[in-house]
Amino acid sequence: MPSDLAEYPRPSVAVDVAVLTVTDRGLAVVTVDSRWGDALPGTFLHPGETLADAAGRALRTKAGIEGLAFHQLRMFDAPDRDDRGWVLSMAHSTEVAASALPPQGRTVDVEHGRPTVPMAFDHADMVAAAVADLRTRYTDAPDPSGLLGARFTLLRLRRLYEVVFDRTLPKDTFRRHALGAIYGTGELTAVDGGRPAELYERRPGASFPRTMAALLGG
Amino acid sequence: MPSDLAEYPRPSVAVDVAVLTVTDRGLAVVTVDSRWGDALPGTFLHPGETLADAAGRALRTKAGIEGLAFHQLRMFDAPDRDDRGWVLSMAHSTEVAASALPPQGRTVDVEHGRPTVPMAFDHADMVAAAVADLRTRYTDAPDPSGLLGARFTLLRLRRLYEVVFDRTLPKDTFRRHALGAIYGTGELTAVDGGRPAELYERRPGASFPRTMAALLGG
DNA sequence: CTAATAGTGTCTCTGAGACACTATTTG
DNA sequence: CAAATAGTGTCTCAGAGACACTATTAG
Repeated sequence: MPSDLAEYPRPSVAVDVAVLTVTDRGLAVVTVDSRWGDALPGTFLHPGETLADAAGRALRTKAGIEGLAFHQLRMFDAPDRDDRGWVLSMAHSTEVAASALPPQGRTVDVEHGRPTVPMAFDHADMVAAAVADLRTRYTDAPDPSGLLGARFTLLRLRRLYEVVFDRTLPKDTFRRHALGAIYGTGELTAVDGGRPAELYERRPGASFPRTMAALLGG
Repeated sequence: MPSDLAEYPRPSVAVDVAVLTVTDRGLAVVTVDSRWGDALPGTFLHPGETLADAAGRALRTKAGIEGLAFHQLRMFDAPDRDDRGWVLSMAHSTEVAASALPPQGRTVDVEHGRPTVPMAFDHADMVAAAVADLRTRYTDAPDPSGLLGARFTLLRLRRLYEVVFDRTLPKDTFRRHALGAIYGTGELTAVDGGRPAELYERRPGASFPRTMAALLGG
């Protein structure tokens, strides 16, 4: 615990937010254009502001995204990470359905946990941390961030998990594991070449059985 | 991503470290005396220093602890958390065997995930975060931080897990789950009123089977 | 009818957890 | 011997995963 408010030079403190989404090509991350190339939306911390406030402001003003919940990943603090000076940056992440993003926004594909193009500063490492964090949270509960929106078929849920965990999953076993944490609405999808599928919703507060981790992980 | 090195007033950035240990009474956390009562060892970030460097320096100078590995928990950033001004603090945590601590050091007991006495600033919340993090990491591998030292009996390992997860564990099932991640040395303990127990060591890089999570969690 | 996709009945076999037994020490 | 603790053989039963079947649509 610091014993005196020291008079040392202080670092600038910034925030950056990795917003992951799923396109027809797989995982992707929202980026903005910058002098350093593709970058995560970010900003400097304003006086009296919390990191969460700053991150929300960055999403709103840089990426046109409003009302998303996100969380801290970790602080990126290499002294030379920003050539403009001493800048610490707290990386945040979240996920959102592609349909909820502003239509003209730019995204960069993510493969094997990393962005497919070079990114500004250490933002590629932030994306990698966001994907690792995504996997951890998606192991515990069905699409907790709502990448699929409120209602989805079991096929869409399974395809999402196959993209996130980069492996194929058996349809019947996956289904039986998932059914404890979601419930059928009785409503059916419009068909496309086969029996219509039921639409499911997340059971509030529900989580997967512990055994789902084994299915997903190995 | 910040587009200009802004000329806003900057916060002070501090680090605090929760060092958890196990005493005969259970979980405890290393504290130092301060103007605000019991506090975690902490310090302000020096120019050009990384957070990890600062945290190591705090442990060394405030608590007399050297050479410990630790990791970030999260940034505590409430604007009014420190009455001296705008101070962000990155909480870190680690665990260490009580025998490896300086003998005259002070510790505070932890019960149900919280310190049993009031602490400075939001340090009690940091301790709670450290305990939650401890549980997550101890679910994956046998005593990864070496709270028990290099060699231990299965009884000591099980007692540790009973303290950390606050529940009793069946000796035979726990044993069979653990044996994949540790190996017997052939050496035996000195006895105290019964058959001597074998001493075990961690298998490097080993982790518990996924099913250990079910045993520990519920 | 066939093709395509959704959903389920059922079998097998692993292995978790429980119980009770054996093993090795002290006194 | 009894008491105490360490370690294990074994039984049962849940349930994971696999397979193949049925169900419901389009054409």
